Amino acid sequence: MQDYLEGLNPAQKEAVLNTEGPSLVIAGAGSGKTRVLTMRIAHLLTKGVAPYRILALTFTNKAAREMKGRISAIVGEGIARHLWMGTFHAIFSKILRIESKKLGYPSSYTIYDTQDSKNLIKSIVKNMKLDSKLYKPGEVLSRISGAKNDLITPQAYRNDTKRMDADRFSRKPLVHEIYARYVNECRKSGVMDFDDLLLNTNILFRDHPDVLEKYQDQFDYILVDEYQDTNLSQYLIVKKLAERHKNVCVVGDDAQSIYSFRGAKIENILSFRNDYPDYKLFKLEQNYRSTKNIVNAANSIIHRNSNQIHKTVFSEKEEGNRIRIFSAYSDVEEGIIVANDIFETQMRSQAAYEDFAILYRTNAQSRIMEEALRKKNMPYKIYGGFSFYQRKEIKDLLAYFRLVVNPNDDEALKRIINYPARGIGKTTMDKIELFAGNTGRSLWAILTNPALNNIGFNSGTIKKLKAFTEMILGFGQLLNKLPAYDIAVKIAEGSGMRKFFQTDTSIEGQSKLENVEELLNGIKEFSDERSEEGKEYNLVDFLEEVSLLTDQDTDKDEDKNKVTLMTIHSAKGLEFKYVYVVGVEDGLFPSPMAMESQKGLEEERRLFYVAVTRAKEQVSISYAKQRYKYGELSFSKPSRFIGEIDQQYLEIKGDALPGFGQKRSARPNSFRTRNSISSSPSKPSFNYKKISKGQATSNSTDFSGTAAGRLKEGMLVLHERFGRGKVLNVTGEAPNAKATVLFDNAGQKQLLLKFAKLKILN
DNA sequence: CTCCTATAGCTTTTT
DNA sequence: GCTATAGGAG
Repeated sequence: MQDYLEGLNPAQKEAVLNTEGPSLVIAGAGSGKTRVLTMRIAHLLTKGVAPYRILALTFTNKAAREMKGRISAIVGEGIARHLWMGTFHAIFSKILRIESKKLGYPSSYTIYDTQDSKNLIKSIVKNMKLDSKLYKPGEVLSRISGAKNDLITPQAYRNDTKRMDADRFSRKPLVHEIYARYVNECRKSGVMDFDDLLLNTNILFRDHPDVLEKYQDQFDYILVDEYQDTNLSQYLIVKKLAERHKNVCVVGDDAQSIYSFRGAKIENILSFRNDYPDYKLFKLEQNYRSTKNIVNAANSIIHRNSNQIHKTVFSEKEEGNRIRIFSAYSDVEEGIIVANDIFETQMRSQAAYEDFAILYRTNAQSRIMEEALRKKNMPYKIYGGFSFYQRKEIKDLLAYFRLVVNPNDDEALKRIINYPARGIGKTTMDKIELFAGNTGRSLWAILTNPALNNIGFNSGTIKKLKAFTEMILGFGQLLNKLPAYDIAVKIAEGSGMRKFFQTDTSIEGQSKLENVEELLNGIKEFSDERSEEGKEYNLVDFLEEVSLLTDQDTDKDEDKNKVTLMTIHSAKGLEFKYVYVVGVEDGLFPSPMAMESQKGLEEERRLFYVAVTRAKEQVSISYAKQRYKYGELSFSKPSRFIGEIDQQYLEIKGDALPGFGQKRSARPNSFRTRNSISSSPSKPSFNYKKISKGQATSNSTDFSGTAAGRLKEGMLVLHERFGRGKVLNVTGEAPNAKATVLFDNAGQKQLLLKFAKLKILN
């Protein structure tokens, strides 16, 4: 039993064994953070602490599941099962369901996802007759979300001059009013959004000291993973719960704080010592994941940030390869370069596809990478973007479940009252919504009110509405009689959804049917698993689990041994032998949204740090000189972040960083950020080796500005990469003149003459 | 009321 | 390039 401590280094061992009192574990990238957390919990359990007295909070369901698995392996599944381990949202939604009555919510409250929230905001904006161009649902929601995470109620919002000024400044002075109505709507519908799960937990603990005490008592030990990414709401929950026993252990890395956009406060980790003056500090600085080159390069990046806890991350592994910088002519070519390189590396090193990851800043970049891989017949899996649970047919069926569980769930009702079509159209719904708005009731309350006949519907409409409500009520009758799976099947059948897809013989229709069947199978699996564990498994429980799932969490067997494509955000906590960071261009990464402020830029830099530190053996960074944005061609420069890496760790491929090698002395700082701090321990030396592919870049072939005017339709030209081709047409004015060229070997390309190095042959 | 087509507007990052 | 919406015909 004691052997679980073996193989830990002294710092790790300290962090595992010092279980009493407040602890701050600063864990550098790849330093075995998860290992310390699991061992610490396993250690507590072996010492005889009851599992239900341990609360372990993670950021993803996946992290929780993995940790639970590892702990199970040490102490046995029967014990690990009773740990309170999960995401903040999952754990506290469970507690809220138990205590919901105290807050005036039904215990069958349902959860709005981001889309539901946006839809609700949209209809509020419409009701208030505000300009929907100005009050964009996404923007309003992020204001509301920000307020909730700071525990600001609508009333407090009105008195908050900073927020009100900001809204006035962005010409949206009525956000506070939308917020107030939004809160009312949610309450009358008996729903909570993601932020409510945390906010209401705070309210619960504030207004019901007895409840707080109960949980304070229960949780002898509290552990928080990724503490640098907690927001104020989460921070306060932890603080309150830990007040009694003070056995709180937070683990994190300020250098990897990348979620401030959703309210995360890096200060939480920076000021832990102020909250718990008698805290113990453990620093995990040895990186076991990556080679020296990768760790050193990453350090040279992160050291440019100002606000951080000092630490020296080091590696004792071999030197390893340098970080490679690839320059691509276009976004499509970038994809091809990466796909080719993965193919070659995989052949040469006998590596598996699952050893490779392609990381990008925005989900929109995935498609091009996907196409490049598909062309080479390489297996891949994409995380993010369209997840299973975001497909329309799945959301629709889930909306039925929600409505059956909680008929006041207005967004669920609106979603499916006419799906499949049953002749209840917009006009009818507008009337009902107006009536509901005026009376402060939910849509369902109007529909089931005998006074429905007085609103002025014809008898046909009334009949249709009655049929609908009776159907839902019928399902509701089964709720306490049948297990989740059986009800789900009955709903899929009775709602007409199954039939709807069965009669749709198109390929899409068939795949939708398959998805519906897969969801039903999922419910079966869920029920079986839960009943084995002796836990609840009715439809409410399934809905709760599903509402808090992300597609990160749906790891299927058929997804084994595939190249992984994901955003850098979702890659946090993961590792791969070979990592390709693509689209590393100014205006994409760092994102233009973040480029204005030092704070924003530092967060982007941390994100870049996270990207680089995912790799065990090789990091490849690439950028494209031109790419399509919103379907328009646009031009980009390599990201400033590339220039920020200490050049001694780089290997420049091809013509990457043009104008940087030869003309270096003229503008040595062109890649350095304005905000780079002078105390940087790594003095960037610019004498990197330029590794040319042998093809000399001719200086007489440069097309720029007016020279483009000489190019005419029908001319034969030579391109340094694509070879010989024929000009099909020339459009636009310098400096944005474009030519379409049909190359003998590379096919048809659109070239921007400002960039393309073309030589006229005839 | 339903379905189809045209077009506006859009992208950070996610529990 | 893609999706969500508006507007028009049936």
